[in-house]
Amino acid sequence: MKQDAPVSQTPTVSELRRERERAEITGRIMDVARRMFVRDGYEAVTLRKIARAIEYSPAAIYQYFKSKEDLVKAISEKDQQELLADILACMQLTNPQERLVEMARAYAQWGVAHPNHYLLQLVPPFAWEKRKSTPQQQVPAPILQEALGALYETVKEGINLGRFNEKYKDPSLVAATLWAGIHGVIMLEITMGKDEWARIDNPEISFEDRFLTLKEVFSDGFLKEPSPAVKPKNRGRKAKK
Amino acid sequence: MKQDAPVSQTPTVSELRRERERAEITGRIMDVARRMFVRDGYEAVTLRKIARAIEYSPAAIYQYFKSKEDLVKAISEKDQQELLADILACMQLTNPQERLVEMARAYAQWGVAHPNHYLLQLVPPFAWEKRKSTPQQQVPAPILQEALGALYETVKEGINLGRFNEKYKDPSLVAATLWAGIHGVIMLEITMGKDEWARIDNPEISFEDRFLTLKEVFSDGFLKEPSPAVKPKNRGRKAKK
DNA sequence: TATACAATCTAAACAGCGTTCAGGAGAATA
DNA sequence: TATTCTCCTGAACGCTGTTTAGATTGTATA
Repeated sequence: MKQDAPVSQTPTVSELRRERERAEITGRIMDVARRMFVRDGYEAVTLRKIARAIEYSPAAIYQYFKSKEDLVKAISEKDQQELLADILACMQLTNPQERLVEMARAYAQWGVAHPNHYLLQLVPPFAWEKRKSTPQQQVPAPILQEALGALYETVKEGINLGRFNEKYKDPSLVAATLWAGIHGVIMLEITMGKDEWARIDNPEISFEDRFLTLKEVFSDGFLKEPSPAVKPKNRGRKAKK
Repeated sequence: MKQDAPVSQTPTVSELRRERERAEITGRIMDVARRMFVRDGYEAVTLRKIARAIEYSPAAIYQYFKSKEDLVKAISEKDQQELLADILACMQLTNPQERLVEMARAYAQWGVAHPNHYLLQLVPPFAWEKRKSTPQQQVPAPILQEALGALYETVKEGINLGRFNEKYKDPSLVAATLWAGIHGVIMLEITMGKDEWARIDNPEISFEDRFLTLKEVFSDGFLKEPSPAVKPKNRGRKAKK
């Protein structure tokens, strides 16, 4: 029976210690799992392997995470704080165009540096999440949503400042398209960056090349002709042999 | 003048029949599996379920496919012939720009119409293929490689005809970037097309909108200013203020 | 016709998976 | 001291892909 209400605030000294120990173990599980996950991919991460690594029984993990999916999600979300910080840092730039480029660069760099996390966040809802009978509405990672919001705000600002070609009026649509383009470059790099056939007949092509090409074409396509004074005469763009 | 060789080719009547029956069963397995796969996703396709559907024991399938992965690959490749046909059909168009647009459209339409196959082909090498100790070099789907080749040839032709902005000299790089952009739009639609949050603050945005926006910005960015005679009036607002 | 043969399918099992559950050890509380 | 609570384990459940031994069967050869 419940004897009294003080359940809410009694930070007993031992309660605090327990809470701290719990957080410690939770962190250790996540660290071990993350290392496996990043190195071997989603399929290879096994609760039994994790348990063996932390010298617990498999069942013990269920006291800290309610499922394997839950654990992986927790890892992924934690790591993405870093991405979000990079993106939000770009918001300090006053020039919207410049800000867009830097945001894209931060996003792309994080993506290729954390391919497994990137795939986990962007692809899985469809690909490897077990779909039960209820095709539940997908809840976005708050991080992703916030990053997307920053992109949207920047595009909106650019449009309001008249930097975009007049035919692009809807910041949502422009932001979504920009996102899609960068997403494509990242996905291609992640899933087949190692395959030389994807480079067609120029084995020298790098991720940076593709990113810069996309940046160039998006700039030229989306933005208004720059005021003549600003544009440098950078014609001799290097192309690979 | 050997009228019949000892063992090498004797298309016995019963041998022919067996071969035909074999192909028939192989086809039935693939059909059943495809239906499940398209409806429920990769994870939900179970050899036991397939076996139950064709009224065989699970082990029987191993006489026709050497593994589950093998079966799914066979299905995917077969279906992609259709995509390849659509893309190659575009090669009849003489105008390279127009051809690029139609190829992109065919590719995109196939992708959103066959999301599971699309993901299976583009994402899995990294995502759900079990990686053993040997990180084997990925062998591309011949179909994909051929489609990519067609794209490459078209871009090359366009560059040679002087249709592209001079700063884009490498057809491989241009083709890869075009591909990446379209890939991104498709992936976004497949993995989160149903999620309204991905539409940011305009719930009306459709896949077609994003595709057309990408087409527009790629045209404006990659292609040279069209020859004055061809271009309609649309360029009225060139001078900025 | 009888025999050897090859193909085909099945039942059973194996090792692995995520997950659940009854219970035990030990600390915190009463 | 007695009771409660938290943490952890061993064992099990039901599932997975895959392998193996054996039964069945229809064909080709002696």
